[in-house]
Amino acid sequence: MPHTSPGFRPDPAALAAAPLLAGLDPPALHDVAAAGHTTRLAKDATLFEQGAPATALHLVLHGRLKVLQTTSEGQQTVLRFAGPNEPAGVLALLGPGQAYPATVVAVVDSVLLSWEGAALRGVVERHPAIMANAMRAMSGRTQDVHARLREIGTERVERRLAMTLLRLMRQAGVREPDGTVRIDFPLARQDLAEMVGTTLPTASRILSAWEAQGILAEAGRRQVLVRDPHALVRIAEG
Amino acid sequence: MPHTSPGFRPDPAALAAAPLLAGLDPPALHDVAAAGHTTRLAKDATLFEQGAPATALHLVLHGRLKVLQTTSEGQQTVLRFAGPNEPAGVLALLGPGQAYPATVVAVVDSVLLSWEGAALRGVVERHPAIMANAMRAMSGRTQDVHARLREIGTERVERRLAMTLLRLMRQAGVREPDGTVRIDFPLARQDLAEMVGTTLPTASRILSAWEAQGILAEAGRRQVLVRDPHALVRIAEG
DNA sequence: CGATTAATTGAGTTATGTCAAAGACCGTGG
DNA sequence: CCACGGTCTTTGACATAACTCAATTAATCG
Repeated sequence: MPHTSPGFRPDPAALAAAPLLAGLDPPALHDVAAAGHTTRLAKDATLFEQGAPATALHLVLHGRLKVLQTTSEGQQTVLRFAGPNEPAGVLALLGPGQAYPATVVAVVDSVLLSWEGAALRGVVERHPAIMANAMRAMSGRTQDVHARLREIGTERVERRLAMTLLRLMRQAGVREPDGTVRIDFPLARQDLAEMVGTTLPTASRILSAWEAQGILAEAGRRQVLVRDPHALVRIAEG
Repeated sequence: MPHTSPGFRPDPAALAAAPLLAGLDPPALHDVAAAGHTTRLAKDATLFEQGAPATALHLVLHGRLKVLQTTSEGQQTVLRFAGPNEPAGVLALLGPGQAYPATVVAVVDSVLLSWEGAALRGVVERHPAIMANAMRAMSGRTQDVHARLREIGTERVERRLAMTLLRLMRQAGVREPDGTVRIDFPLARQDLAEMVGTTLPTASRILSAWEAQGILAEAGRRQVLVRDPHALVRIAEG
């Protein structure tokens, strides 16, 4: 249940950090910010559902979104997580008639900047760089997925899990006072298993072993704390 | 070793069938055709290598290209095949400084229409619809890869192989006089194995079993002949 | 503190990978 | 035209990573 707050105005200057809006000058950013509206999304709330018409483009300001696909039999795959300054729903840029290929839910309370309908079309028209930026984002994502496709087909679970953790650290790692690195959003074993293309028990076993070896630290549920990143690199590289 | 033949002029009208050039009127197609040059690529010749700077955009006129990724240890993954009216190297649209994320080789003698450098930039500038079309192509590809990622993580080899064959039939299937459907380019067991994320022996075993059951017909090497597509559908759907 | 959801762990099974050798096909050159 | 050599493909035997099913323990929230 997304909730729109017309009162909230994001800081246009902060938007400059978003790759989607790269190359826009301050007045342009101001225009873009004014054309959008803020969406507040509570933890576990769904932004849009796979198969629904792609009407809105979103930019994460705060929080974290989970992008996933579901099969007809209910099996899920986590495609990626999107954090601050990352877009969701770029497909909407291609105009109406497109269907969202994935479901997006918030894993923590999140705030987004959203554009839809005429406002969206106006923004892209006035600032065509956005289209190229979106394409760049998509291209990067495609490459990422290609890499994962290769991994999943050629590497075993342990290695893939190490690579996935390293990627998540780069994307959302924060240094704790004691030197460990925390992945700063709730990440269940099940999520990790789905990202890696394995089952929960297998993922859990490997992570337990790593805790025993001191590579990971005990954290609560849905939490991951990496104590020895270098060990993960060694595992990832075989 | 691509070979350019400035003498050859493709038929602008035929280009209308390419999704990359959708929405362009005849004069525009003429302009686009004139700006490009024809590239002839012999079987097994490489169009461009993974990691090389993305300088050219290509459109397949005749033939078939194989798009693949190679790991540092030499393991390969076949990402897709591109046939007539499909583009290769769309990344070049994003301007110089990009590196091709995959290697592209011809699996049969092929003819491409290619744009590079200033000509490429001019064409996109004069016909901005191409950029949106390229994005659409990329979006479709991303969805395809996402679907494969889900399959490879959740389905077993037999099912994945059936789905892959069905996809290839849709993409490059031709009806033979005897009613079977031939995938109309050389496709080694090894290629199939790489597309499916398995090993050659496993793929070979499954295909042999299908031949024994009459689902496939004996074809020469690097050839696939489907006798009973419906059986594949049944396997794919479990 | 009880109820609920997440995580761990065990035991048994099997799909799939690995290693290896033999067989079939095809283009090439004598 | 046939024989040769290099690919590609098939097939076997074996090892094992990973899945499945299932029960237990641990965390978190109301």
